[in-house]
Amino acid sequence: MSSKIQQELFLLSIKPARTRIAPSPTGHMHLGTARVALYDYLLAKKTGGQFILRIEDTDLKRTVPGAEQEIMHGLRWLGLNYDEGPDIGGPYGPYRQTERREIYQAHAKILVDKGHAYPCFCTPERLDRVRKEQMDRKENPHYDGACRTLDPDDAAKRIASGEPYTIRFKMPREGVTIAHDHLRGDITTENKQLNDQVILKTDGLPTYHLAAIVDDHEMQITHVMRGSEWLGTFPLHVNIVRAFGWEEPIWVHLSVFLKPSGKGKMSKREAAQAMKDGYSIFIKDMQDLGFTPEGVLNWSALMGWGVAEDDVMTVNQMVERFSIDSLTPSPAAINFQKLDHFNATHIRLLTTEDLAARLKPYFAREGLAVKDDVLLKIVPLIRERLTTLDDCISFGAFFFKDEVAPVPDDLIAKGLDAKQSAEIARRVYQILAAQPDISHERSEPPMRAYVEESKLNANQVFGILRVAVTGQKVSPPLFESMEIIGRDVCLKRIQNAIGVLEKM
RNA sequence: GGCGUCGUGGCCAAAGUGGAGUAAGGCACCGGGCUUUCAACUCGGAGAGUGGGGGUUCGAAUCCCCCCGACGUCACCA
Repeated sequence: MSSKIQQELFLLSIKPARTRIAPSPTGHMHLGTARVALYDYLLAKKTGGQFILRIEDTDLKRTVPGAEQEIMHGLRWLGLNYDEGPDIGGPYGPYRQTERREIYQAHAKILVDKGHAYPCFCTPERLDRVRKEQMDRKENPHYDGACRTLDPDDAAKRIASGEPYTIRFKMPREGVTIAHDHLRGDITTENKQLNDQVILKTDGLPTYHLAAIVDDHEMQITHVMRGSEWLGTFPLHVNIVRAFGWEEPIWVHLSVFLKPSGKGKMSKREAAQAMKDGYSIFIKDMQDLGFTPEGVLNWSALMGWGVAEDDVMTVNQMVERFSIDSLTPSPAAINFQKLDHFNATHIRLLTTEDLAARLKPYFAREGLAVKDDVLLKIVPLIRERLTTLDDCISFGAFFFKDEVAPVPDDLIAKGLDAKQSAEIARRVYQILAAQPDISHERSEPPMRAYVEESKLNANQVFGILRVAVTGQKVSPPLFESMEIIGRDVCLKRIQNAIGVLEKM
């Protein structure tokens, strides 16, 4: 059998994957969330399955208003559209954990009935005290199991009397737990290292440990991709799944992102510094900073996913090539220069019409009224000069301004003085004024001829003209730009430049 | 501190179950070309012997042991 046929058969045997991104609405949507969502999306699309958004809002104290909206906007901006979620529903809803309270309570009861969990009446104060004592004795802080052996009838009475309680998971005390991670293999933990964690809080809401496990099962999630910060509680989660007698999903613990230096995670300080440099780790900022979803996605995809070659990919190409086997478990330092690279590359891949449409809001933000026909003409001129979309301002704002105000010194050509430069500007004006129109085919030859006869170099002549017409030293190609600006405006701007030079 | 994960040039990374050849490729960097500026494009260059040390083997980035470092985690947070 040829390997090709084998591959086909293999593909046919793949079951559609159901994946989920399960952020908690506690702050700004982070780059790391976006990357996990991307991988989730890629796997779901590749296998013909579903990608789901689930909001993990069981910590009422930390939930921040608007965070959920930010996540949904972020996902949509990136183009990572989910098939099921809080705002669009789906067959396994609700998709917001605070709306699933009864489900968790029922499941906590199942665990208690099966002897895998127990009510705990310890107060936070007692817990603190015990923890402190343990630390004083140089022991590892852990729950001492005071309520683990409570008589069930007594416990029932105390609950009935209204005493506050939590439900704790009863971890095995002996032996080891072997949990299997798809990227890291078997992870073995001695059970005595494990703790009886709270799975249902006094407020009746579950902790992550219960909620995520129950939901992943109820929602038929096949692959759980999450950050490696969950590795510590991985054995707990596996034990909970097994206590229910459920089949485990495929677990994939992804690497974390490190700050650019590679030393530690991004802190508030680094995030602020990045913002100063025109970068961000928050998705909501990306668009403002001029990044494209294509660029951000391609960039983040490659931090933790090893593709051998052709690393510039659209999402569809990523879907084709994606495999959880080629994910890497090691932490990756964020490299914003590479973001620039991918962003610029994807900008160049956009059609003229598409790019024009994306640029418009940035001009508008600057208060510039853009005309669509003009915009369509300048896009080919500035396209390969853009790293971020908002660069269109520095390269193209002068097209839409009534007047430009060159820095006087910039009007003086290299090696010449103001007087000489003014003389050149006057000649340039004459030459251009003599042309019936200012198309670049029309204006360039006589200008070249002038450079030739004047014994000046092209940089000097064109430099003066460039600064006069565009108001800046760096610009898109001169003659093409002048053509778009138009004869009258160009002449007026040159005239103005002559005036400036003569006053120097 | 306990436990866990990770460790290939500055950064991201490739090298099916140890084996062809100078350990791919990309970003960044340096130099040439093109050129009206800046880019883009193009050609070329430098940079690691795979955290360190021991093994096993004819042969190790791939297997074993020890050490080191970084990161994560030890909540009624996720």
